Amino acid sequence: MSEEMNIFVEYLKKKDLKLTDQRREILNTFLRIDKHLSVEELYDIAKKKDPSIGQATVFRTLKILCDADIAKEVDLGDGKVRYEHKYGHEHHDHLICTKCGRFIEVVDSQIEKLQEEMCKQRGFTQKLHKMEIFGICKNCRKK
Amino acid sequence: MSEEMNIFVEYLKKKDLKLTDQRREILNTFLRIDKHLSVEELYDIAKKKDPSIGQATVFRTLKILCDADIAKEVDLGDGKVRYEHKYGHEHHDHLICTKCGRFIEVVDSQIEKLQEEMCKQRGFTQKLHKMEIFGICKNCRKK
DNA sequence: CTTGATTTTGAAATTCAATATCAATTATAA
DNA sequence: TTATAATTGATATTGAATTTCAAAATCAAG
Repeated sequence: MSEEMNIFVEYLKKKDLKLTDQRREILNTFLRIDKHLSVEELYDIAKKKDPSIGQATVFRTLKILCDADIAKEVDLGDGKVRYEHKYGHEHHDHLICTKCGRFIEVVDSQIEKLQEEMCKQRGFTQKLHKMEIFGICKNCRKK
Repeated sequence: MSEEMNIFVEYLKKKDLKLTDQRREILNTFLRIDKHLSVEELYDIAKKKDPSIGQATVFRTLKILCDADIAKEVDLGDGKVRYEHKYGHEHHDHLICTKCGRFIEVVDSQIEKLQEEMCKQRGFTQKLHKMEIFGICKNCRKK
């Protein structure tokens, strides 16, 4: 059993929620596919394994996974919320290839430091930040 | 007549679009209110000056203003697209107060440089980036 | 001016993701 | 095994964004 599944089971117990076949299957699908999937995309994949799973349950389960810090919402303003793996992934920002859709996770401690400074100078208390750089990735550039 | 209005008139001419009372009023309202308004908010304000203006026209006109580089979409993932003034505003990022909703425009040339470097190192061609820092602003902190 | 081709308009309909509803089903602890 | 409380999926609903369409307005050419 994966570490994430353990966390999920614990989380459900703590919140008096039940571990169902659907929730188990949705988490497994989420873990198996290492992409930033939308609810619909994840639903389409999970449905193949267990056709009885409904979209609403995928929505609801992803919300729970976010609460349990296993998943994280990523919104790029393209009208669909996507979800990424959070467990085992520290804070990071994204380079996003607009050609192939690939997400590259990046962190730059210097940038993070400058962000802190910038906020301090303005008396602004930082809670969280998002940084996304859009462009063309190495692979797509070659072609 | 404002500089923006000149640009708008020129843009419309170039694209064989017509200058109408509604478009004029929507641009003036947009310029007058220096906030990041959603379509609906802008619609509500413009409607007071000219009750005949419809939501669809506000939507459509804001799209044109973006094409003409007078306005710029800002999407914070709260389910509503907002628009900010673009003409006369260089590229900038945002500090956003989650208490009062205030937007503080910031640029840090060091951060911009580090972003460029980071992309270069990974063979990534940057097209554009978005950086948003969420937290509590100076004013709200005092209270 | 007037005309007439073309664009624009606002109300209403539609789309689409996200969310809520609800009766039937299921998990789980006693 | 049973009682209770949560969960489910189909369906309905919401709300922003977009499209449709007949009526109205623009504007260049006469």
